[in-house]
Amino acid sequence: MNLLDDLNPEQLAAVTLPDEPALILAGAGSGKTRVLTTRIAWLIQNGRVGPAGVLAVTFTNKAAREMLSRIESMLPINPRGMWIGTFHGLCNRLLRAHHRDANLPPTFQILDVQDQLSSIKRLVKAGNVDEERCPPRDLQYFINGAKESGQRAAQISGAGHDKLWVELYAAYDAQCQKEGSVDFAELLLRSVELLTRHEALREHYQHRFRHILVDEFQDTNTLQYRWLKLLAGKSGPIFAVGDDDQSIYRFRGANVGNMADFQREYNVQHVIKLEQNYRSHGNILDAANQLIGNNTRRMGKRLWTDAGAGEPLRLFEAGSDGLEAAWIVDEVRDQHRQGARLSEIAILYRANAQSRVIEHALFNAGLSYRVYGGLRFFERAEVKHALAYLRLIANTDDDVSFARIINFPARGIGARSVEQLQSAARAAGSSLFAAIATVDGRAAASFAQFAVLINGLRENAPHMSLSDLVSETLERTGLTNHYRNERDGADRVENLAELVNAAAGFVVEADPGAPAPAPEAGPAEASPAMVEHDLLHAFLAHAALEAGDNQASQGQDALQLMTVHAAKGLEFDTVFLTGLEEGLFPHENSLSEADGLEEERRLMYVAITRARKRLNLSFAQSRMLHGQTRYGMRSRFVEELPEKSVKALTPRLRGGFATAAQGGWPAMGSGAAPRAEVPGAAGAAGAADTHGLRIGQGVRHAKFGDGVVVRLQGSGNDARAQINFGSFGVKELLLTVAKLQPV
DNA sequence: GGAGACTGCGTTTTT
DNA sequence: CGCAGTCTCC
Repeated sequence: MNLLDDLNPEQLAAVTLPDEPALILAGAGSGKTRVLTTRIAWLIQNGRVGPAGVLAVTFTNKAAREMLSRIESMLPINPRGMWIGTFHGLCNRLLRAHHRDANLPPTFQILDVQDQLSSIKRLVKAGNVDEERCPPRDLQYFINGAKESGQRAAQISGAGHDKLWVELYAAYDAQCQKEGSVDFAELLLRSVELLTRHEALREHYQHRFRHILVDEFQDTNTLQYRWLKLLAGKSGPIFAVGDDDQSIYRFRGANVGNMADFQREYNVQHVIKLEQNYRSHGNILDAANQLIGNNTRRMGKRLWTDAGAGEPLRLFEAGSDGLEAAWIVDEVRDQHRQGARLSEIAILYRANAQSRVIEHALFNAGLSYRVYGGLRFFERAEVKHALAYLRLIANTDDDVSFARIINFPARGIGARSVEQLQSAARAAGSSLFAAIATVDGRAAASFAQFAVLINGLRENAPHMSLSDLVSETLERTGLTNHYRNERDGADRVENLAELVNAAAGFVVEADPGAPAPAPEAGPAEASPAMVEHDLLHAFLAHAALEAGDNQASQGQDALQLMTVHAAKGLEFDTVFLTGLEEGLFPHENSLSEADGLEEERRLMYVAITRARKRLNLSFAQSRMLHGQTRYGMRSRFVEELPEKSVKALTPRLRGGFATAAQGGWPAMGSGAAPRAEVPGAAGAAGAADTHGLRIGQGVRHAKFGDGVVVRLQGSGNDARAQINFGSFGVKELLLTVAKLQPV
């Protein structure tokens, strides 16, 4: 079968573009991955490029794997010569190959978010910095933000309060350098600096990579785009695939502007729009199109389908979040009875906190479900402890790991002793591990014993298989025993056993990429801190870069619960989109940010376009959030859907509502919090003079439009009501004055 | 050193 | 409300 069979004209055009910079605007469900992979296969099949000349980059390991396996199925070649991976994975590869030029030890460790935070905490403590003035989390955010915009501490002009932060940024980098560790943003920045500085290397790769393909281009940040440009060179053929309407990661640095910049900087001649959707029925697409049409800054795109209109969207108004969940349970049961697989049904929500109520209802109904998001395998505490031991074995300079396990399992080394060790290390300019020999406090013996333990493992390590080394480490450090003796430790013991399995099954993919011009630096001296065990080093990098699955109870047919963000790129026959309330979706916090509402709308667009056949929308009059019951109005996004595509399952209890673009769902906690009555029950304060109003009732105000009664208090001339006017916020009105009409 | 009380906080998240 | 992180006391 020909590669190009069954492609539509636009897909075909994209796949067979000449070797020029190109931008593909690929709408949801338009066959984006297919175009990307077929493009690569076509280029190779037609001899336009060899596998080694291809670089394809994605954001997630999952997407990279998917791409690889699809290419494998299309071509009878071993795709290992290609550089296909995540930005971070490819940077890791680059830096390992050129560690000397990048000024890194050959076995540098990768810090994940937690590691980075504890590293920063250590730094802040050591520097006697007031943690109030400099919360480690904020500093972490600051450092990552700076790195992602390509700035080193020296390049930031820090004045006043910022000065301390900039200093700490510099100190953090120095600490990482000393310990031989690299955080996620550093992988990118270091690579960019390497390529910028090292002309021969840059030219080597620019010559090598004849085709650079980028997935989800709208999600790239400034630094990632710079990285691409360095590898591509002036005219390099970058094949960028993206969808500005699905840009939902601005909050973590993604810059949609890269699409326009790319178009301009490379004078892109070919912008191809993929607008035919192969996923959803017409009503669903109509809803998506109409909704996203409310955004102003778009590149412009309109999805269409050959499929029929299908069923209308269904809209359900629930009295409370609990009732919303109960409705979902009923609907799911119906569908299940009619033969739908649970795994083809997704329940989506804006924020993770919303899942609890739904989980509760599903659990009681005996419906199996799987929640995405949450701790993943390599992020679990017990696994991280085990990895910390392995990392210390691999490299005794790794202070992050040292600090994590020096007293875990407990071996009588308290905080004071560790502090002593830390100042000793600082004074000597050595690692914590090396400083052990210099301390003579009361914990000296414990420290020495720890050193013996680690050194013993280090001596044996080079002669052991990886899995033997892991299991030996787990036993000799007492880690497994520690959890065996813990009441609820069974799961953790199991995870540790799983780690041994993972080690046993770990094979390093040899790096076939012709690595680079000969380095000009002197001989690489292996630091005595490093243990020789290539597989171990590769395994540790793998663990950091690929955190593994969440709780994968795969194989079982289960409902899929996740945030809308997590659902991006996925599709389901049936989707329940829940919590469509002002303040929640769009989220109140987004309204104060520039472009915040539009990003929320894009998020809604992503949510809608996940559904193939059935899309159920729901919202609740009241919702328990942060321990308080909040009364919300239905989301403006519901109003933005085409009426003819939406079927309301519940009578409209309240009239239309205010559409002002400002305001939101102000925290009602300020002042008096409404009590948690069920809407429709009698008013709150016992003696309240209600003027015929009830909590949860809809009312209309001349100026503020429609709202919901949130609280009633006082009586006589002092009778007041708090009313949530959606985008106008919550107002407290005197009932003797305000002209309120029930609706 | 560790269990239990106490405080504060609470979008979205991959690598 | 539910949690994570900190503090206190044994």
